Amino acid sequence: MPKITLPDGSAREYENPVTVMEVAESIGPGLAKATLAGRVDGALVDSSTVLSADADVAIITERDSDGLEVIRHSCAHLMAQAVQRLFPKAQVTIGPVVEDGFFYDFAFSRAFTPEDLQAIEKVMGDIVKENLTVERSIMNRSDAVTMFKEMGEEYKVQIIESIPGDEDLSFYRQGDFIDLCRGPHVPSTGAFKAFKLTSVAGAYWRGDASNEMLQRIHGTAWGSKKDLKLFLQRLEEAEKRDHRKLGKHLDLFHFQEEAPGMAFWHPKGWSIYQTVQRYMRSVQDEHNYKEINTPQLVDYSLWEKSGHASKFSDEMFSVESENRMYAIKPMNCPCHIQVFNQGLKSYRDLPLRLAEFGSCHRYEPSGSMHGLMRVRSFVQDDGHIFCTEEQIQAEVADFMAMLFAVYKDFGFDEVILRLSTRPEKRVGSDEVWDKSEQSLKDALNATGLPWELVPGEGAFYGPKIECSLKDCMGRVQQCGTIQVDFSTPGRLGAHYVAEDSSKKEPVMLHRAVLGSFERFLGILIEHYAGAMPTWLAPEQVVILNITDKQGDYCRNFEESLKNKGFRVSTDLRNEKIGFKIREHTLQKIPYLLVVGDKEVESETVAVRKRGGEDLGTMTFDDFCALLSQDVARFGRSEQLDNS
RNA sequence: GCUCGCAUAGCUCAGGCGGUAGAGCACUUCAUUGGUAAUGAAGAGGUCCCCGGUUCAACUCCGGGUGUGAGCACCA
Repeated sequence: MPKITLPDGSAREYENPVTVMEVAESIGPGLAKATLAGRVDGALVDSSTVLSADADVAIITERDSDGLEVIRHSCAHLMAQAVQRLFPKAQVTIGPVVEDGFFYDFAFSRAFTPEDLQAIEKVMGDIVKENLTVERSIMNRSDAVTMFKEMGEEYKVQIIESIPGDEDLSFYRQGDFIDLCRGPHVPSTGAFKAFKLTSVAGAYWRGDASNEMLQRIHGTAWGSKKDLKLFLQRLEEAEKRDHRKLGKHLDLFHFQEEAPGMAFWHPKGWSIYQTVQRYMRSVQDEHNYKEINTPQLVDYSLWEKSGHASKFSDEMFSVESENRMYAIKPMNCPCHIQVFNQGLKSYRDLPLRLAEFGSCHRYEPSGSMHGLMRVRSFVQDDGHIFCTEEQIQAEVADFMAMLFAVYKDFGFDEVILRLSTRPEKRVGSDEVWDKSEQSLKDALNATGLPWELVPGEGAFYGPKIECSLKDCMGRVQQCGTIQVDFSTPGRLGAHYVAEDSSKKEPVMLHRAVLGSFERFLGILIEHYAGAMPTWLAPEQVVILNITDKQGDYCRNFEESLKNKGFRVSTDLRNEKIGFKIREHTLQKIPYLLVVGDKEVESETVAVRKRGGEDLGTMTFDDFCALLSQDVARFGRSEQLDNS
């Protein structure tokens, strides 16, 4: 006589053990039809699960995020079944759920083509129509291994052999297809309403580059056709915002074959870059950083001492000159320690905050480069804080406060914090790592914000906090970081005289707010879809004349705005006003000023905002006030309009 | 670095079972002096990514390279 308690608190009693599906049926046929799975006492289960004791039960449908996961996971099975119907020799491997969809990796003699994807999608549709029941079963390991061996599924055998423990395994069968899986799954293949295969590409077996490459097919699945459509529109929107496309269209930068992974910045792109840099300089000044500059080429021995050469020599550019080997600096920290080492430092000098817009070069693997997001030549907003152990937490706190304020000014309100701890390959004793990790945990807790622990992802010299922001498409972008380093200063001979006149090694905090200017600009371009807020816009105002008669007036107006420090230009071409408006709108200029005889007469300009909003006519002073106000609010979202 | 795809005018892209190419926009010139997202006409513009091979003939087919895209791997 199980008593089933539903999420709304109501309870139902049943004479005999019931399945989750039967509970749904007893509530209503509509719900039963929509049932994908159930949640019993907190655990996600199949709708066929039998309930013989009292339980808290929730019926999972496509409206639950769990329901969507079930759909996607089951859709991966659906796809695998379709692939094996079309290509019986393809072996299945793994097929997990990922953000917005799923994938499944297959071992096959050739790569799948886009035509194959279409065919697979069609067969998937057939299987949905067949509405095959999805059945769970349990099998012991040796039977499972025997079965997969008979089926020629060598990868599944490997997977089973690598699962620890010796308990029985669960399997899901739909028609002639069976897969090892924890589940839960949809009740039948008729449950799918909206799915699409999106791409195919290679992927290493078990994510290991020394293994063979499998064929990974990505797909997406949703609870309704409408959701699928919205998702596809989101993909389209992201494509429109692609910084590589906008960089060309807005004439911001380019790449060319002779310098792979190194941007050529054009006047407009460089203007944005410089505005961001000036801004960061002023913020760092406020936080008492001292800006420095260090050499591009440094003798290889320094990188050997710092420990970078042994780990990254393959990714460093090097230059031989006068029988000496130099590395083009891949990072700035060893150079900053050289600056610290000049002159005897006292504990009174700490914390010493050194900052550099440091140009770095790294030989990134060819396949990893991606527009401005991953380049071989970049400039970090780098900084190193030399301090005592006791000062770490306050320094980290100050850094976090600075970072939050900066991100807000750029229009990013949500920051995601993660703590990466000791990796396998590392320098320094466990005691030092314990200390470093604890100080970062303390600093994170002090922010009052949630944070996530990522074991094993720290740098080889110390743990790090990674700060990611969420852009307007909801994409998470890792930018800022602060890393504790108890090792490198000692390796490079840094020390200071402590209060008791003993010689001590300083702790070094590596930190960056933006990460690299290149990447951050890429993120900004995509976040704003190229329509930069006025303070960042390379051209803030363009003045347009109606006829040649207003040319001088426009030029004078331009000159006066330039004298106030604004970035202004005129477009006095012999073109119709509509044509000029269109062109500059496509170039995403924040303000267009139209000048005809009326405006000359009244000594005003007609102000049109980027979004098409007509602000009417204004005098020079009024327009200056408006523009100053707009520039002063940066990109802060609470005041950002949608123009 | 790996798998697969792509590389044609400044840009976005067509095209040809092997006989050296085209559109729109942009550009130049001329006409037009117009009020808030495209005025009209004419003109100019290409080593069809690079190096080999096959062929009477290669932008096209084959091989290699470079760059690039998606994904994987890597990321101090």
